[in-house]
Amino acid sequence: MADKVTIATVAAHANVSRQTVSNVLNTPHLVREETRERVREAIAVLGYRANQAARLMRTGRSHLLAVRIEPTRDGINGSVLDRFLHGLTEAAAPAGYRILLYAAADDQAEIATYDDLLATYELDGFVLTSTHHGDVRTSWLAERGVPFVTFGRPWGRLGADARTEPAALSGAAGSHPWVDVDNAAGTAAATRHLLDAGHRRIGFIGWPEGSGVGDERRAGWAATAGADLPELARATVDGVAEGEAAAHDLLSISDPPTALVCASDSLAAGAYGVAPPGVAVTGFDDTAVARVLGLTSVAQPLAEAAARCVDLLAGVLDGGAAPHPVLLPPSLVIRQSA
Amino acid sequence: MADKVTIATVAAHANVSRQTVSNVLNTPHLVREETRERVREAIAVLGYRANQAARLMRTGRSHLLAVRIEPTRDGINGSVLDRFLHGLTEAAAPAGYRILLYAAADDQAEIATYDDLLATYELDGFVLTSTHHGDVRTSWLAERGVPFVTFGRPWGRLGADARTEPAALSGAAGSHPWVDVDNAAGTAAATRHLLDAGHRRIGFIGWPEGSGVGDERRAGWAATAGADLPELARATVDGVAEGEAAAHDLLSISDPPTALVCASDSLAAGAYGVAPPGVAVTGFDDTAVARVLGLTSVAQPLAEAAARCVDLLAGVLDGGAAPHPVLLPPSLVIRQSA
DNA sequence: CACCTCGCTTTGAACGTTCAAGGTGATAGA
DNA sequence: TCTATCACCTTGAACGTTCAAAGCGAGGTG
Repeated sequence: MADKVTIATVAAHANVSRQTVSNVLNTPHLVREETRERVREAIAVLGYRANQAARLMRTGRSHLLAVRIEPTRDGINGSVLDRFLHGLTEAAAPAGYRILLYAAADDQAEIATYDDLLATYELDGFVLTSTHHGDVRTSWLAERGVPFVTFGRPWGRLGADARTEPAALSGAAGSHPWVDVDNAAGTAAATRHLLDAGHRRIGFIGWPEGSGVGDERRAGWAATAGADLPELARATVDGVAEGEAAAHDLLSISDPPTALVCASDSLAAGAYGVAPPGVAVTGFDDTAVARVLGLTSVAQPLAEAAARCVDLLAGVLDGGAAPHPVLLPPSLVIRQSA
Repeated sequence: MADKVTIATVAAHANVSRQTVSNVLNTPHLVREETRERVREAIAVLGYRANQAARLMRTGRSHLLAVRIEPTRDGINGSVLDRFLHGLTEAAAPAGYRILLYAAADDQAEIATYDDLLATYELDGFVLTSTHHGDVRTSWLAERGVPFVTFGRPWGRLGADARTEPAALSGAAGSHPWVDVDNAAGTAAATRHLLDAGHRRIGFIGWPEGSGVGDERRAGWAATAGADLPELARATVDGVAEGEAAAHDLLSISDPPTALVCASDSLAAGAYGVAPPGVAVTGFDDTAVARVLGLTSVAQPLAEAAARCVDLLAGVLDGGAAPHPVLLPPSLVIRQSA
């Protein structure tokens, strides 16, 4: 533990040159079997570990990935990010990467942070969350050829045909690697579950049009509930009180729905509070709130999503081939509420 | 954006040597006013930013702090870590530090990770959470003279007299810098609030003895509730169902309590579910669950705590003086449940 | 005048790694 | 025998920064 163990220490111990040690680590096939073993043993004995800073200086690769940590919004859906971060960290380690956090108040501040992180720490890549329509961050990164993955598909263009675009690294406008959870499939599964339970008029409480994610969740319900009946859907800002109000409204129309599919656990929590017995309610994200209230909710495979983000980014960094986007299916967690 | 801007670029542009540019950045008083300005201008014009990797190689300071991200346990109290992490990241940036995440299954794995992070990334320091009795992590770090702060006081020794110890950096066994929230004050405030509301028999639902935090929360209740009546306290593993059971038990004794102070929102959520109207319940941590259920809960000043952690660590790293520990008061968020 | 001090600046080296190029000895082909 | 090829290994240089030391005028002191 006394002195630092560098590549030179190992070289001396194994009676080879620095470069040979380096080769054992990076291009083992160049080194004779016997020598390789001798060096490996010296590494083990001395407890040598390659210094990233020095390696970075030569190679330009920091093995650092950055993710933004957002302020907990309403606290209910906040734990989603928490779990995603944990998944990222766990998936990154075996791939040889570490996760660096940064905070930013808005997209512009985030771009300034990119600039700073790239210049001072020479980050290898970014994982972006909360993508939205007209996201300036992705184009900034793409223009500069900075590798990145988004958790959430690119909303600037429609559909999931991103794989038809040639290169994500080339800086060309267009697509980039992404991982997303199939939101529509989630609400569709919830709706189907309600249909199976005998419900025939199923309402939907979601967010105002324009948020890609919200629109998807609505579409999944609409496609499954039979017909997209505008009178059975309500759009509101996210929140418990808002969910209450919307549910109250929906349940007081003539021929009211007997079940409510909600775009978030916050909305569902509010709706469930005012729904009379027998009216089923489902939420989205399978948060702690859903667990405590006994809300049936759509669960996103966050650990899996995080792992795929790391895979994609590692692929771009190592291989260079533009990887295919990944769309993951959510699952329905059934509890008392539906 | 084309070529890299290094200290040499700036030096050439300002007609000085590399070292002078370095001095402007690190020891400005050594440089003549006029020269200083000229260099500063060149830096601004060129958009120069010091490369951390190169700086690290010379100075041994990475300006990186590491924090462990834990798997969301029951999901209810998980958001506490989330908010703490966000606070850390925000506080670290202006101080010139960045936050690196790591995951570890247990304390032993965590120590292995320290070893790795220190060797490969030369981390400046660690922020530890979830400290507990007989924590092997702190002694490992202290022995090696690695700077660290804990969020949560050292439970190995009693009391808050850590400041009497000479040095936290010296590697001597003993105390280290820490930040904590005054758990006892939190449950005391909740209990006092209940007393003010007219309750006279106030029960407590907490965790088994031995977890420092849990014992503290119990002590705050015990000291305020009048007398420490064992018959009014229950200890159980954390969880909603466990809270239900404990509340059920407490409320069925003769002369049952009319109010329940709980050591967590999970326990409180369970208790609140089975408590008849009129029986008040308070939780701890002010999580999303408390917000949704309308639970009165003790809120920890997490952003503040995180900021103080950064302060202490930065103090140790820059100054070297062993900083005083910090004990922060929590606040009571009053809602319908009490 | 010789010498020292002070304020400011420059020069060479070093941190630990990998790249690019070169060296060496053995084997093979002409 | 000379040269080419090959497998393996070593040698300088470089990445961008800061440390340690030294240079260099101007001013002061004996």
